[in-house]
Amino acid sequence: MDARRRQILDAARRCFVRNGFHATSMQDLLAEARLSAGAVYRYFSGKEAIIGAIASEALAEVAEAFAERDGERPPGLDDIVDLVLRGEGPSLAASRESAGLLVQIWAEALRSPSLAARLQEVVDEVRVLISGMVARHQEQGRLSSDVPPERVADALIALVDGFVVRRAVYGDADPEAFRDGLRALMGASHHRRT
Amino acid sequence: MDARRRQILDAARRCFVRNGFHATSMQDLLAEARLSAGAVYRYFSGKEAIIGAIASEALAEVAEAFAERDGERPPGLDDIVDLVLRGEGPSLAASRESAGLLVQIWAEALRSPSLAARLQEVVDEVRVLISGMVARHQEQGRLSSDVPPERVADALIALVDGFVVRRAVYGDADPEAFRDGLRALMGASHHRRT
DNA sequence: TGGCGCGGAAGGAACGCTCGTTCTACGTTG
DNA sequence: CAACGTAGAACGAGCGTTCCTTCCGCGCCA
Repeated sequence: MDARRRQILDAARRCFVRNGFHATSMQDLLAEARLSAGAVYRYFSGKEAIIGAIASEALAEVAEAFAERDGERPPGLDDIVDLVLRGEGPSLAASRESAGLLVQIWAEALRSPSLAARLQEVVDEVRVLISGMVARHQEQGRLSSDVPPERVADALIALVDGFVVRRAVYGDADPEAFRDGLRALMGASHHRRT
Repeated sequence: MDARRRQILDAARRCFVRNGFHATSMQDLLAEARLSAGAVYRYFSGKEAIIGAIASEALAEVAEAFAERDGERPPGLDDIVDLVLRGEGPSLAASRESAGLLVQIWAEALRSPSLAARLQEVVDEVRVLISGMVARHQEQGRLSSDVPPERVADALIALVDGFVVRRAVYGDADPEAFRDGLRALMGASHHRRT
């Protein structure tokens, strides 16, 4: 039953968001899923597998959020950030929960090579997409061309990651205000859009 | 004996950097410190206390790294980032270890109100300092003044945080390359300094 | 001065508990 | 009735912590 798997993963996600990967016990998870140990272990080989599945799903969401914006030509580079952040629905780092999950995944990746690899994969993918956007801006002369687009992409990714941190850790973060600051930073003369 | 306390904290830091807060057991820590349980529990009330002490130290380093740059007038706003990142010695996020520790602190702050409070404190402090730098730039007309300096500061902090994530998680990150990307992003016409 | 005894610091075995996991018996369904 | 998926008790391991013991250095008194 695929629904059972989903039920377990949903419960796991709630637990992990609430308490972190290592601080949630299997029994917390079982209680949240309203399932017994036997039931859960039929679908997952263990805790590690569940963590892996949750992380994989979250990273897939991230990759998807970026991918579905590919090809769009944002009016300004500063819009790239909320282009992604604004993804409709509960996607990516739109919610504080997802942002928190992402932070936990980063921390977990520090000690799990397999997770680190998966993370690297997603980042590389995103980097290519963003670099493409940057390159297109450079062709249009909106951006100096004497810097490889990848470097600019890295700065943009750092911006997004930094925003994720803010969302997750320092409480809510207003994308609108953030973009204002960003826009000023970029020395753009255009003012905030109404 | 203060040296004992240091010995324990140093060992704990090494362990936490290697395995994360929750994945290092007390016995790992005891072995690393070459001390017995009785000895350690004389200086700390428990694991939580040790985590708290380590986190506090790390955050103090961050605050200090920003504070000691206060009053400086960086040539460009893009320099603010590596102004901090470059702190001489093994400070702040200069090392990958410190960056990793910071990521773990973020993750931990998601479930520890006291740590979150301490974090908030440090961030607020930093925000004030950066806002001051930004305001000075605005006064000089190097930056449009129609955005509150705090918002620009938030963007800069996100940048730094994003760089920390990159350092810690995605492997090494070259501050030089990062600043190039940033400079291009900011639409500045000045090219990389030799 | 020499021996004794005291106090604080460290050692490490042991504790109770909770962890992740396994296993067997039961209920349900086709 | 056979087959499957679930429940939940049970298990060993390992956790964080406690506590009793040992060790060591210094001062006190005969």
